[in-house]
Amino acid sequence: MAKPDKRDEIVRAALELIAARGFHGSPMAEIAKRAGVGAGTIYRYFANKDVLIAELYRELEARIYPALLAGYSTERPVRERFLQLGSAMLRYFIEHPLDFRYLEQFHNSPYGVECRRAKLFGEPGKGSLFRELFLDGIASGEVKQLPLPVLFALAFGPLFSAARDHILGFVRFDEVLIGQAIAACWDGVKRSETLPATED
Amino acid sequence: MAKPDKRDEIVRAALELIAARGFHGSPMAEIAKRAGVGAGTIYRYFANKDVLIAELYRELEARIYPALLAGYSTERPVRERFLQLGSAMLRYFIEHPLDFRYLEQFHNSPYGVECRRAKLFGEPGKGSLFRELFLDGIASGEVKQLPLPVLFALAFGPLFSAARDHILGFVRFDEVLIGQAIAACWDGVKRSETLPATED
DNA sequence: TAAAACGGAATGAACGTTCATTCCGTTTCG
DNA sequence: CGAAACGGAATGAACGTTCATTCCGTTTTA
Repeated sequence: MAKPDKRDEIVRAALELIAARGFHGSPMAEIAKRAGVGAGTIYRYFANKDVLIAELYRELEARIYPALLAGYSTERPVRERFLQLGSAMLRYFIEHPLDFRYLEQFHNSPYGVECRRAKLFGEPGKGSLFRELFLDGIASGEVKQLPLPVLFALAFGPLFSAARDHILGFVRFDEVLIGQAIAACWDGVKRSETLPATED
Repeated sequence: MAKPDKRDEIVRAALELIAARGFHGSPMAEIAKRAGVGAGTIYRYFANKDVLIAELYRELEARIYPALLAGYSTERPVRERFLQLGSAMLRYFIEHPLDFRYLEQFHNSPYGVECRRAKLFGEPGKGSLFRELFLDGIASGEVKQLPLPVLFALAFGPLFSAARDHILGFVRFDEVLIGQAIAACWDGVKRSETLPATED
């Protein structure tokens, strides 16, 4: 069932424009022009702008997920898994700046809040890769005993910040620097050797 | 002195509305209504909306800066300074959620980029507290030898992310957790394995 | 040829900004 | 001293623009 490629063109155009200028700097008319379709055509594929925005987010997630999972195995040690996932994520963002800029916009919109809540508290399965990883790490004593949101902040905060700085040209990440940065994130997350014993 | 308090009312109303609904969800007419002034009155104090937004940012910065510096001394060891500044910042954000939400909006706007560039590369002096701290730390071997933007990412990334999660109710920070979170940030920033000198 | 897809002008709502007018405290005049 | 004149702060209706969405005539498809 070959879906009409107009839809793809609309999605691509929306990604490009919104990544560059934000939701409010991307009128439907301009998305249509860039996609090479009429303004009304968009509404044959998406009920309204909000739906287009949400659907585009879902498509990006579906693209990123496989990139993260390439060569990933829950059998490996926690530290190794963390370094692999983190590096893959930072690498993906750096290689796909449009995707990253879009995700950033999205996360800072009202939608983003719901999305984050789902990531933190949602059912196991989808998107909970890091959650399982952290829970494993806490259980094995390799990761600090902190609330999940704090661990997420320690891991993703620097990651997003670093990706933004790279895309804005404030710093240039190569493979070496990616490794160093993710290793530093791990230093923040991992239980320090000198930590006094805590009762269980 | 005795500046007209209309200006203050406008600034307060703008902060409240924008923190809650973002720049685009805060029409001038509504800011005026909330401030108890006419729509036109705003333009007696601010040339246009952009100026209002920028000025409000500057006012917030001026409020936060003193809170960070309370009891701060460049004479103390790097680690101690980091923990103090970081804790003060996180504490301030948690105690002033409106300020934080506004800053977040601002940083994710085109303005924010210029602002960040200034923080990273600007002249010494204003706002470069953390930059000097990191440079000191690198020089003394206490902090990882990474590009400044990466160190900023490691320190501020988690901090902002944590503050957001607290405000959104995903986690509850108390003094203990603040200390643990900032200590974890330090773990990410501090040079790990090889210690050329030991400080207490 | 009938139906579905399409294009882009039309529509109406929402917004930032302007400006003719009102309001009010101060100064000047008789 | 009281009243009239003054001036700038304040006002909010009105304006022009921008935008998401709709509508309908045209083109493509089956």
